[in-house]
Amino acid sequence: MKLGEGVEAAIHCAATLASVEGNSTMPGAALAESFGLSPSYLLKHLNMLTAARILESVPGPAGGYRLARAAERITLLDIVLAVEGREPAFRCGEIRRNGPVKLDASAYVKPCGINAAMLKAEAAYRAALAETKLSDIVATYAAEGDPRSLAASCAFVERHQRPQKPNPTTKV
Amino acid sequence: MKLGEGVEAAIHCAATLASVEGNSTMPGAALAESFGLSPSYLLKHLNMLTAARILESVPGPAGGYRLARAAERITLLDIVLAVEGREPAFRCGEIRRNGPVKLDASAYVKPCGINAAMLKAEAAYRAALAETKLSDIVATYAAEGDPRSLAASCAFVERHQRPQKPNPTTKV
DNA sequence: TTATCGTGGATAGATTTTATCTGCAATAGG
DNA sequence: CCTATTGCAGATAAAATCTATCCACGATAA
Ligand code: FES
Ligand code: FES
Repeated sequence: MKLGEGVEAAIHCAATLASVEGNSTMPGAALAESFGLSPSYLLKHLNMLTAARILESVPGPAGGYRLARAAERITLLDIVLAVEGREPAFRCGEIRRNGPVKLDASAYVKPCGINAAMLKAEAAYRAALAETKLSDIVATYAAEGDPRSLAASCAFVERHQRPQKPNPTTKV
Repeated sequence: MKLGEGVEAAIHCAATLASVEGNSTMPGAALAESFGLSPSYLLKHLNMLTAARILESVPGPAGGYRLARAAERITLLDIVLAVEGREPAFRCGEIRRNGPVKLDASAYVKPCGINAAMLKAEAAYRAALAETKLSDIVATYAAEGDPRSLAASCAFVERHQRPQKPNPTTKV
């Protein structure tokens, strides 16, 4: 059981974007530089977030990414599912049917208890992720983060964010 | 986020082994046949279960596998961790340090809030898995499973289990 | 017009998963 | 003792996935 490392990048980027003011945007290249990531590859993940309506993108010079809705309405589950896909981690191959004894399909109408137990555990995982909002992450960071790191992050955002015309296309 | 398909095989095999009587054993080849799996590959997973002290193995003819302890004392978490490894699914690469601004390591003594949130969710996942015992799986199957499937499973176990000498080496 | 930025596809290398095979040690049964 | 069966460790390879890069394209601000 392993999560791609894109999850860490995606959440950190979303948290950074939560700090940009108003409808300003931040280029993907700046986000990649902010975390020492490969720009080309990070764009893939940012793109998935955009497709999931978690981020909005603005093309053209002075364009970039911004949150598609308020940080209070974005959960870690949203981000994880957007990057890792919505399918459950446990995939039942119905191996109970593959034995030497061939039974009619009607014998397997009830879902396998093992599958049910695994999916129930995964539901608990997702529920825990859904409880944490992006705004919580930002608030915790602002409250407990090291002042030096905090100042550096603020300066970085200030330096790279690009104001946009008051053009609320899909605004909250 | 994906679990290897060995997890499904391992849990099903453990559930089957929970039905063998006393200290009898069942060969790995029979377990593989029971679920239509590759014998060579299934042995890898059974071996991990043995290394984790969830199963016991008996070499020699009439040998095989059996549970190392009562099914009531084996949880799904035990099996999943044995097969998939004990490391958390979310692996923090400390990308917060990789930005353009180089800060002293003392700025990162506190763990990243994102990492903490992800690990907390994973703890909930593991807790849910730890709540389900192998005996629960067997009991549910016996209560709700299709009678035909139930009979076939019993017959299969009856046919392949091999009694062992009363030699309780690592018995409960 | 130009330079910047996001999008999508193609591509390739690295890593992990899945699967098979072989030789070896253990041991029950003859 | 001999043989057949079984688990175990390691090498190996095929397949799938993850990671990373590149380029052509459309959009757009200046
Ligand atoms: S058949 Fe897939 S979990 Fe039981
Ligand atoms: S640095 Fe790894 S999760 Fe924040």
